[in-house]
Amino acid sequence: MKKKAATGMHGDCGPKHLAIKDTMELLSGKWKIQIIGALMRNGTMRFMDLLREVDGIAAKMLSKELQELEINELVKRTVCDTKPITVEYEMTTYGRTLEKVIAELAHWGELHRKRIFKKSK
Amino acid sequence: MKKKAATGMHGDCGPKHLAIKDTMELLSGKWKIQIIGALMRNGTMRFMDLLREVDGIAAKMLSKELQELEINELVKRTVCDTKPITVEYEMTTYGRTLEKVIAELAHWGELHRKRIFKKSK
DNA sequence: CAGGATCCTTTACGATACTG
DNA sequence: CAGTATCGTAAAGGATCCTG
Repeated sequence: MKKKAATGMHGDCGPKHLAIKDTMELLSGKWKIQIIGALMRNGTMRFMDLLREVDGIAAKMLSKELQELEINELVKRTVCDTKPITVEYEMTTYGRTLEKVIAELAHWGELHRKRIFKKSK
Repeated sequence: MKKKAATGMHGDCGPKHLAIKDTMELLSGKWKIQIIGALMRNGTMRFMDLLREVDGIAAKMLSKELQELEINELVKRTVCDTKPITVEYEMTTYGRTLEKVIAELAHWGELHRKRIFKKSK
């Protein structure tokens, strides 16, 4: 079964709402943002490097998430012709356009933490 | 069991990453953004109004999502003393600070749709 | 090394019925 | 009207083993 990029083409026409949903689905889940973050900080990384840096992730998950990111052209996958082959991943320039979005998420999140912490004492 | 606002205090200190996660968790799921969108567009709405406007949502879900939004101070809940009681919901001014974040999500999502559609023909 | 296959657990979500 | 309770399904995520 062929996989497709995230662009939910359901008949109903909520205009902006679908675009938001696309972005959210791309970034949702337990690992996507951590993987993107690691790649943005470190540049090119091998599968193993990611497996170590992303903390608790299992190989299966990492593999699956990277495929999604690749399909959506956020990440470039390069197979290196070494003895046991290695694979390198890096953000595409397109993928880096997410930086603004993520920065906004981080900024609001920090405000929110401050606000909620203050209330709880 | 008392519910708490979304501020994942796990021991590990990924600094920005936790803030991002908070924001994502708050907006994730099938309904949150649609509910927020409806309230932002329409101002004050009763439970029933939301039930109709948010399309396929079930009362249980709507109720649960609204509670989360209320706990995080994004939405204000007001019980009206009518015959069968009614309840009104509206965005708090704090909740409206999400507008920028959501706008960013929408903007990037639209770029992404154009990009992915173009490739598929 | 990079990942696919299999199996299992957990969480999200949904349908229906009921109450103040 | 505005929910809560109960139950059931589907999807996300995790553990382990296997292969080129």
